[in-house]
Amino acid sequence: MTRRATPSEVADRLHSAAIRLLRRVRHTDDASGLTPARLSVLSVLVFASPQTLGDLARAERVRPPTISNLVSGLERARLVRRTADPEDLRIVRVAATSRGQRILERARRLRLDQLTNRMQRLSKTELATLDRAAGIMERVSVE
Amino acid sequence: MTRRATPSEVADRLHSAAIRLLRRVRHTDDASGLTPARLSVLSVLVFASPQTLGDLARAERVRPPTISNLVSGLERARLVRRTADPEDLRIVRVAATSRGQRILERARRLRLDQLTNRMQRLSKTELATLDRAAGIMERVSVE
DNA sequence: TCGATTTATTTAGTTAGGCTAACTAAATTA
DNA sequence: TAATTTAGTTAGCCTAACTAAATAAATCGA
Repeated sequence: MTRRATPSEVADRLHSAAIRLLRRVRHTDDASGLTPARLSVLSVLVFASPQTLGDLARAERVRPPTISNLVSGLERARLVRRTADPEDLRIVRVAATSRGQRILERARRLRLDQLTNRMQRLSKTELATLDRAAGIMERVSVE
Repeated sequence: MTRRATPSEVADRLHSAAIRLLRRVRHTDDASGLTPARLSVLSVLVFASPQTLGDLARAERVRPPTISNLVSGLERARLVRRTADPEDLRIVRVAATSRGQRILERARRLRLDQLTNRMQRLSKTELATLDRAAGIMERVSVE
């Protein structure tokens, strides 16, 4: 029987492992033609559209002018669309266009395909372990 | 008995989980006073010093002037030191100073402490699952 | 030994992404 | 209705991080 790992040790190993895993797949994002900041905004919008600019700014932890700029860039590329809120004309809502959804989905696919390929070789037990671990990691990140 | 997850499904869940986990701890890096690019170079050097500038550039996937600049910034902050190679005077070797090691170690600690705290609440079984998962993730990332 | 190659640096420029300040327009409050 | 607050934009600026091209210094090889 091997020694039980402490929370601290597990934190360390999992931290490194997560970094290397993401580093491994990240480079495929280049193919999207989008910068990391824009890709991040787009993914928020594909996940939950529409959002007000203020909400977006808070989600991305930047100031209003910064989000205004990022959204303008995405809008020029026809990946998102601004629409006025009819209730409150100060408010601007932003939504991903179908083109934006497609672009993001493709970027996502490239990342996941890489990962999936590498996982084909795992045993059923290992796969099950990773699946359970993913759930635990989500909980740890939220709580 | 629940349905077995496919590699593709697991890849998806694990990918999201890894992103959220790292997002959760990343912000502590601000306390280091270093930019992400410099922190990344420093961590390579703390992990494996000394390195030539060329090796560093390849490791970080940037051009020679970029690495030269990043190293100069770290050197001004006394976190790394350049030394000439006595065998080949064209070559510059870079090593983390003890101060650099300390700064990086502190940044690392801040990240890991956050994670460790959150993991205290996990059961022994969950902890063991994460520990095994970390190992599998490393293999998946390297192979 | 001398020209080619290697390694790093300097120079000059670009781009992304962030900021503040100052603004407009709309909504709310007194 | 006048003043204030809220939401977003525009303009101008800054820094970090990158690039290519030119240069400098050292080594290698015919």
